[in-house]
Amino acid sequence: MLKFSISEENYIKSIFHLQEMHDTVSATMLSLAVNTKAASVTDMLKKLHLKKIVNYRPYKNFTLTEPGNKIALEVIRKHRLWEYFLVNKLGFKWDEVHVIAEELEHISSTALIQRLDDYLEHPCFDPHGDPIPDKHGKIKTLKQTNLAGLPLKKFAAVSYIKDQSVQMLELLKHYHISIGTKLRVNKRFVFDGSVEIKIDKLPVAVLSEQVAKNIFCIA
Amino acid sequence: MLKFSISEENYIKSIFHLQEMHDTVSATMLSLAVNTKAASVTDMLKKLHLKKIVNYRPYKNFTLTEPGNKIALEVIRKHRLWEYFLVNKLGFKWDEVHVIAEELEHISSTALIQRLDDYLEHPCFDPHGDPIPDKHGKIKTLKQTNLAGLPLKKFAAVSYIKDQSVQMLELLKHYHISIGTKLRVNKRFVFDGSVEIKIDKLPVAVLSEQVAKNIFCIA
DNA sequence: ATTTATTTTTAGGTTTGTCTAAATTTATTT
DNA sequence: AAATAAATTTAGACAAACCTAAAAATAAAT
Repeated sequence: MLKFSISEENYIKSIFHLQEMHDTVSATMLSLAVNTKAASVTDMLKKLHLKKIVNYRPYKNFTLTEPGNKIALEVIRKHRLWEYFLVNKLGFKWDEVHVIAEELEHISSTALIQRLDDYLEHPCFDPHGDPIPDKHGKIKTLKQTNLAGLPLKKFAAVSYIKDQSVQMLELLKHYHISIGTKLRVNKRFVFDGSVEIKIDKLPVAVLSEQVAKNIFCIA
Repeated sequence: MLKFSISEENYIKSIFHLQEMHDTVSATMLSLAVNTKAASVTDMLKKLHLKKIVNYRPYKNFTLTEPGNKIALEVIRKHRLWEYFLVNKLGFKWDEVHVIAEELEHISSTALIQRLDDYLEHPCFDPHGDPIPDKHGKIKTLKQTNLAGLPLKKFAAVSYIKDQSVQMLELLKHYHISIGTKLRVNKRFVFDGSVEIKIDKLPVAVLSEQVAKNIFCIA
């Protein structure tokens, strides 16, 4: 099994994430994601191409090869398992763990991640609601719907927040919304797309369409 | 607070360990410990000298400065806390964890190590019996005696194995001796320094002086 | 279809941490 | 005390991963 440097792993992981949204990845996009200059991306692409990790032709957009995908999923699995550990065992808050997991995801021992997975009892979702790939790279995708598309009057559990900015977190805190919160949509106003929601004992609240589109639930 | 690279941390840690045995450290000793050539050690010493981590004059043996000591203890603390975690939470065997902890010890977050320490309930000794420095770098040294010096007929608990080679581990396994094993020395033969020991329900056994000197206990 | 703008690549340089081989210093022997 | 041996340092190189600035290719706009 080939070994990859921390830099290589970060590039591979970032390409994977960018592919989720854009299908195909450009050098500039990637340079922003890994926080380097476009020239450095070219250097790395040539190296990853030699190692058959990316499908790459000069001046063209690129994608991961099958082996590349596999490596990305392994790194993402490690990242999310560690996040789960940090929150559910060490008591971190879900918005504190990303940076730490960025380091832990590069610890190489497979025995370690295997045992950690056992210890955590094979969780399928990390504290942000993102799915954790299993040891074969399989990810459990259950259909999440945002508040703009959720059927009325039916209770659902918040599973994922798309925009995870500080501003959004502040707003969610104010409305007592977090991963796992059970709520239902009472009414949806066609005029501006805003939704009225109800959480257990709290008074009803109204969220703008912009916010509603960022809050995902599973029914 | 200054940041140090993984290489720097490894050099600092190794100097600390070598100082425990030799007071003063030579370039060759260090080069063996960090698995590089003497010339590389010189390069690193110059860098660490600039950062006021080592007391170093060209061609002379060297030691850590006070700040250097502090950093070494932080790395060692992390290493041993992770080893404790790997054995007592993830179920690794004590001879499997060193390599993994060599990677984990370089994770930088102090909040992480603080929380890990809380989670493990502030252990004072790692699975090998080595003391874990507390957050201020204090290490609990309780007087350990090897089997060659232990008073006769008094039960004691094995706390530390000096020679941790595979050969020694094999021998210990055969005699059912591990960290925590309760035993007493029945008799000591002056002729060759060998000792007769008794462990709970097992038959008495005789260990050579060479072995006895490597097994440490606390009464 | 040219021109202009954007993106990507090349060329050459820097830093970190390593190396080998030669030179220098310290230690050991005779 | 001089000669030899051992340890340490210097000098010059290399690989990885980054950079800047200029050149080349592609995309967009007139």
